[in-house]
Amino acid sequence: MKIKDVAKKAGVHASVVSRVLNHDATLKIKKETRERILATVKELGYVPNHAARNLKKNETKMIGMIIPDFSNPVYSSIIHGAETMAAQEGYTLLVYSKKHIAKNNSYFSHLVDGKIDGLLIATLELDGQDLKELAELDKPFILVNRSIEGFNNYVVLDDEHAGYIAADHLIELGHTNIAHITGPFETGTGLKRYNGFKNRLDNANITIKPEYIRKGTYSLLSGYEEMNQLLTLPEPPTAVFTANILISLGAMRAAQEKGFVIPDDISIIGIHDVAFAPVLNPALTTINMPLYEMGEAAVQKIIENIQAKRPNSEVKGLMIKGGELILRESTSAHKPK
Amino acid sequence: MKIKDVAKKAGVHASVVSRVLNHDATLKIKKETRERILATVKELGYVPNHAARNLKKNETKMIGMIIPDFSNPVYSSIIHGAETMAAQEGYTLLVYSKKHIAKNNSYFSHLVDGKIDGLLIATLELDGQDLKELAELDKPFILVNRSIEGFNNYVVLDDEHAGYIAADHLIELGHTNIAHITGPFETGTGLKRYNGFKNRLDNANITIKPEYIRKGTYSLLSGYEEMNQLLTLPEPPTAVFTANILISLGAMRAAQEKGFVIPDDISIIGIHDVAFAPVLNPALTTINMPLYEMGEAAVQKIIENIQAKRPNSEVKGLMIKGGELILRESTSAHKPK
DNA sequence: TTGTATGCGTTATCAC
DNA sequence: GTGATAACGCATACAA
Repeated sequence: MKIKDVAKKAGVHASVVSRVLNHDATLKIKKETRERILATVKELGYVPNHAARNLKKNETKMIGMIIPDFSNPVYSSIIHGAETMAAQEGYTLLVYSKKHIAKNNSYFSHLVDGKIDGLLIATLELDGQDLKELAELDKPFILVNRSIEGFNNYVVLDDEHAGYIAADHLIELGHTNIAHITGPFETGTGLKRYNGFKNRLDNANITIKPEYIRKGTYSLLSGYEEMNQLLTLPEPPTAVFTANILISLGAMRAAQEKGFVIPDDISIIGIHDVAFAPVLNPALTTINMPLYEMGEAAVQKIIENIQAKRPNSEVKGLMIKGGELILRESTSAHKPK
Repeated sequence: MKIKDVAKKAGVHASVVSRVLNHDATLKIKKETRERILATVKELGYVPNHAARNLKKNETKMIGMIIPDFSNPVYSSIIHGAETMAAQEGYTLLVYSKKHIAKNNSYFSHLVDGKIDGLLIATLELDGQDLKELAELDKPFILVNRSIEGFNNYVVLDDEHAGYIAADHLIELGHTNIAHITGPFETGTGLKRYNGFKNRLDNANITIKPEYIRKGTYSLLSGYEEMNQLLTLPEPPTAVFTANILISLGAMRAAQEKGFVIPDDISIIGIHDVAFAPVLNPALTTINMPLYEMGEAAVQKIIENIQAKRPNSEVKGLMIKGGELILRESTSAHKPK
């Protein structure tokens, strides 16, 4: 089934069919011809061949997206938003995890060989060298949930605000011995959440004990280990802000293994309101972040850049506002002994 | 950067470059010519244009995969296995969720327009009509973790075995009042897990109370609701087999809200050993299933079918053996009152 | 062993 | 308004 078959059946030349399919009503085609062609297309179930169209137009209507790991629930929201927006705009999202890519010769082969029109980078692990290589390709890319010195083509969330309101919640509950298991500071999100946290504590004139700030790695294990460290301190904190959902899970587990009751002995507040947060025991108090919206925005932005042929260096950074407290059971008022 | 540029620089004709890149050493090319060409390719960083190659060869080296939802942790393992195997075989995996597809005209447009060479279907929600439409396309597809009357092109797990050993574990612990929140029976997995469960109970001469069998839908909510039903029975069960991880989470939450202590008051065993199972409170006893291996096998199988041009009707079904008890804290010996 | 010619299916440009 | 034609970049059959 190709365009010639449609043309023959509709009694016109293939190029006419192509025009009807590629241009809107402003193009001068006799109304009845257009209708006959469209009817024939529908009848035969004709769909333009993707490869041929790509070759001719030098665009694929595909957008790539690199994530670290499909099993991280945070990324499912971003992917979902991105996928939905892509579909809405007539694009297809091609998601691959870091692990996959590493097997190929180049991280960016899809971009080089014309498989995709642009790339969303939502992984933390590309180093400066990789990004430099990427920038030299002169193809649109957007950093998602990540910002790096020297690049303004990013979409991020208001992580500083998130850290701020997490700390605010704990302070309002009367806590003063407040700890924070952070994300890695190189990631931007980790540093900004910490800064927001620190700002709120400073505003309340609460001195942050250095031993209460534990640098984590956004992993289950790191949450577990750092929480263990905190709970073996001479004076353990009464509240902990955990910088992402995996840290939260690891931290909860560590506390419970040590016999600490959440929230009676220790309050925990996390970031990212994933689907299972409400069914944890206890249900986790979190800051809900607009991950879905960030996915949508990233796709919207890259499509815009693709279509406007805007060089990456001229793209402006975008911060999606939002983040709100979802109060559940893992935090409660401080009870002085 | 195209093949002609390489050819010119290497002092040969483009067709020679093409041959060097597309055929192995059996093809007669002067050794030094081949080496010079390969060196030039490397030097210039030449990568063949994907669209042009597709158009010519009528294959894309891409495999599509439909999943219901990126947020379901079960699918991350399958995807990961599939993606890894695909990369290893020189293919790219294009994953899209059901939601995305529904926005397009056709469920299978990617298959029709030649974007992908074959399709893995790991979603439950395609009805008979969809599958019939798909079958008529005469393109390779494989049902993953799902079997349907009339189709033998599937890869599944040994779900009956999983149900059997889950029940076995509970029986060995001395339970007799054993309930089961099932998956939907239309899915194959749900029915087979139930059958395995039932077989083991039959073997032990345990009569299954009809009210102990609750039909669920593989969702958090359904686990929650059905568990609530079970716990309000005049004689609640002392052990429950929950048919997937989402049901497990919902069920645990329902039990805890009602003041039941897991496992002292009620034991819970689930299926699928996802990353956070060990950090739940209590840590969930599960049956670990070879999801990753199923993803690998599905890709391997579809590539084989693509390359052998084997019609779907001649493909044989495949069951991946495996499934083992991961003993944690959510199950314990029955304590008679 | 290498070069030449052709066509994959589509769309853009030009002619009518 | 519509038809003819060339070109996108590559791989292959055939010629040399």
